[in-house]
Amino acid sequence: MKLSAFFSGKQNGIQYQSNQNDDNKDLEFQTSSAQEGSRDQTESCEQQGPLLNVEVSEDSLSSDEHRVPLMNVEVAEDSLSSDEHGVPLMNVEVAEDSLSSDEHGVSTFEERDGEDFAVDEDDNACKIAFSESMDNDMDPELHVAQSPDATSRFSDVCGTGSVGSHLSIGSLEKDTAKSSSRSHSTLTDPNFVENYFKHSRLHFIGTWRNRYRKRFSNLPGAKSSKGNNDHSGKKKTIIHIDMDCFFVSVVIRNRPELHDKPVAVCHSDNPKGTAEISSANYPARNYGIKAGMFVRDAKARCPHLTVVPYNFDAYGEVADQFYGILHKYCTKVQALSCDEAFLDMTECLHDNPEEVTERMRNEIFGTTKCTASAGIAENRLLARLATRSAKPNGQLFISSEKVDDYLSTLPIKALPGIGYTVSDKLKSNEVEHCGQLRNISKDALHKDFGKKISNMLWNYCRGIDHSVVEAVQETKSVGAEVNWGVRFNENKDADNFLVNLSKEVSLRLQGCGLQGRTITLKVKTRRKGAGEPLKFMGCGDCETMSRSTTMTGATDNLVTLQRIARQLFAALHVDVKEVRGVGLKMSKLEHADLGRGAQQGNMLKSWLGSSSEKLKKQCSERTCFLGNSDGAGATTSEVRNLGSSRSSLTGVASDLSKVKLTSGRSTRVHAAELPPLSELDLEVLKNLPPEIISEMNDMYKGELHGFLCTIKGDEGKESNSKSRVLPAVNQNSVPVCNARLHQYGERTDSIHLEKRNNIKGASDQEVQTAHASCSRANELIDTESVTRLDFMPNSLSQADFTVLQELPEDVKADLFNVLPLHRPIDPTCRTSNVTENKSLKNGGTDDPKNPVICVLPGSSQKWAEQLRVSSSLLLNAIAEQHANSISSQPLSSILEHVASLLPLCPTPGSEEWSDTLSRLSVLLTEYIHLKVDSDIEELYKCFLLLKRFSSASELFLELHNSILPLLQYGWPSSPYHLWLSQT
DNA sequence: ATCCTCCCCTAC
DNA sequence: TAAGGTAGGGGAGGAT
Repeated sequence: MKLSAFFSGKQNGIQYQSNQNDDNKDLEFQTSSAQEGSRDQTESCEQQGPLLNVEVSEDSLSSDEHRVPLMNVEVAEDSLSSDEHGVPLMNVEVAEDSLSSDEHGVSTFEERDGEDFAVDEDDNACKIAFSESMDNDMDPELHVAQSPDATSRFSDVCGTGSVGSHLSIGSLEKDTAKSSSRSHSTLTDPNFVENYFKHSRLHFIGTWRNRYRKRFSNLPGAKSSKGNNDHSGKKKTIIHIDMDCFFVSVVIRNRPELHDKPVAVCHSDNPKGTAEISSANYPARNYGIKAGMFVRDAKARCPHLTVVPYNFDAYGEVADQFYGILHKYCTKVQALSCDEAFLDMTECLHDNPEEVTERMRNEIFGTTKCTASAGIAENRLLARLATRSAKPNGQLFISSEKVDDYLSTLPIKALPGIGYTVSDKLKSNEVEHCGQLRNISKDALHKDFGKKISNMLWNYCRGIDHSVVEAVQETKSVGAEVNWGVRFNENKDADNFLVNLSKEVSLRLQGCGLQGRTITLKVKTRRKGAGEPLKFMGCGDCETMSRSTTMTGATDNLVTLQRIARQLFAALHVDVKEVRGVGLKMSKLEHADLGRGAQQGNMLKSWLGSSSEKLKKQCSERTCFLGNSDGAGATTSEVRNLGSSRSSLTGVASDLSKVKLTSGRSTRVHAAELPPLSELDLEVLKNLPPEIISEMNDMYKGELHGFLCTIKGDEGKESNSKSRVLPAVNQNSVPVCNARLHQYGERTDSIHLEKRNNIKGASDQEVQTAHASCSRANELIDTESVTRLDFMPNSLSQADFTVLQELPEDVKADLFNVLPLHRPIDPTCRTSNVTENKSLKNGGTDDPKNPVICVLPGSSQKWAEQLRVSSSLLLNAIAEQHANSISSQPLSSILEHVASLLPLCPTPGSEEWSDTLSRLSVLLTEYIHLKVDSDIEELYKCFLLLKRFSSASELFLELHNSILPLLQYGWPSSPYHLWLSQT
């Protein structure tokens, strides 16, 4: 992701164009020398700095599409030096073969797709210029995360471990061929989804706008105009410009000998001919060949049709050149697709619009070697219609006076927005031309087509269009859909497919920085009675159905998407064997920085920002913050909602969660809306999780922290024994207990939620027992069929310390009791038994790094002796035990045996009591100092034992309470702090 | 009246 | 064999 940001940033640089070939050359050179060792590229490699190396190799990892460009450079070079046909250098052998076959004028297309484009010996007319498909100046940025798709490719390439294979061109090609041969359906290719999108023309078309959006959104004029209608009344000049048969023109742009021959673009030239023609040039169209036609039908009409494969890289490159030119002439450019745009010239026109258009078209042809047609008129509708009439390679200006004439004979179907359904419906009423449509009243149209469509019909047939040229439009939905090659035998096939589709959608969302609240699953099933589709692996005649769910909070989370996709699929109750297509779409989108905040520490802001008017009102009335008797309740409810907003289907009950979150979602909280610090409910404040406190602290410009410290100080005076501390203000704290919890996706939040509520309860000394807490967690976990043990961390090193810190002491103690405590946290901080022995024996006094307070100086033996001779029975017994035990035991081991000695504890208030207490206190203090830098876990063991004993002995309760503050914030390197920094 | 879901239609 | 996607918009009908 960072790399993609880097590349997309660089792309705007002027340098880029001139450097790219060099970069590619380097890449290619490196590849060749690494693999073949036959070409001396030392010089080139030396020139390449280390940074460039990394960049280049990462670049090549980033996308499968790079496999093709990798070879392009060499192709280009060869083309320059040898013949005009260029040779695809898949590997050395192929290159040689190609060279020889090229001499015979035989196509090289088949080299890539094998028999697909094999040339019939008797049909030389069908030769294909494979080199053309490869021949372009590679634009790395086009492939590197310019689109969400590229991002997805990136992650997948990394994930599937094909990272290193870019070194081998030969093996890459084999890979491609292999994957190509088995990627016909979801049943045979585990990576079907990814492979599919890589090859889909419609996917390319469909995602192009996104790519453009990212690339040109920063240009002047990119800001969208307000409102969709133009009320200014000023007469505009709109140009619609459209490249001619783009997919064909680009592929054959360096093949002038093909320009006057029928050519079509298609995936396969296989004799079976059920591949679909995507685009045909004008000579081909003269034979009646159209987009969407099967190759065999096209061949039937035109046996000498040349079929060329797609070259998506080239399309991207030419589209960039195209838009680069458009932006030179006009700042208001609305991209309709890779080859078609509207220009609002009203503001930037200084010359005759027709002359400007002519210049523009000439420049486009000069640069791209592809022709473009254009229409000029006073609105978008007429400009678009004009282009249609001007094609190919022409332009037409429709002046206001000519509009009526032009429209009267225009077929209805030609109007944009009128498809087969509407035009057929009109046709059945004997309305075929715009002139006839004008005779139909608005009311009659309204009855048949509804309000909006009838209005559009009524306006369009009169040449009226008030819509404006909008440079960048807001994305309203993000989705992925596959309706080809989808075949399932078992439920798990469908499940696997849903997982991959979810992955795709999640990555696309992330690529756009968006999150969605509504998830819609669309499923196509074979219509009853429909046989196998004519089209190979097509979906055929299908029924389509969809189910959607709307969550309270937006997400781009993969786990969530998968879970909901599965639920929606199950809700459709389809026979998986009948499924022919699946689509997953996210809508009700929000910008991720708003929603993601909830995950990354902006929960409060995110939640407040997503408030409805009602919630906002509540906040402004300060019920969120103020301490009336309902205040705490309201806060609990809001915290609950906070959790539920990300827990989607867990269905946490809450009044607020039912509030419709439709308007004003992006409203931010301003300082002016914040209540003064003095009005905050301390009880509520104290019980908020650290991440919320941290965020509030930001909102209060850091004043909250100080405020809390003051309060904490005051409370400390009131009661030293109060074990709970105020939440640490920690910007980076993440509210997750352990990594495993992540697996349960949004349930994690629910667990948090419960946890927070527990804290709240505990603060009132109405302590919920550890058992209660665990059983609550258990309830939630059980719903996912996970045992309690599964969700326990193995050691405290896996726990989020900020969470740990907030747990009530008894819950904490219980947690510690079930942890496998003897496991080291970290090899670097864990001391060996040897170290411990040494420390215990000499009391650590000889360690210069541990300037300990030695009330009881000397070796551990001396220390034990002091206990032995004390007047405390308990201490005597402890000393006795120590003497009997193996001398290498750490203090925690010694303390463990104290459990059986508890009856020896002195009576509170007695002299023996205070003596015992002070000696133990000093001992522990010293021990803490000794161990704090080397073995925190040992200290914790001791602390837990104290805690455990404190329930049975007042002595140990007192001891525990006096030691705890030392542990918590006694000095900067206290166990808490250290632990925090380590975890 | 307004919103939501589940479609369908359309352009590229 | 072949890669029938994507996204916006709107209507019907039901819920509120």
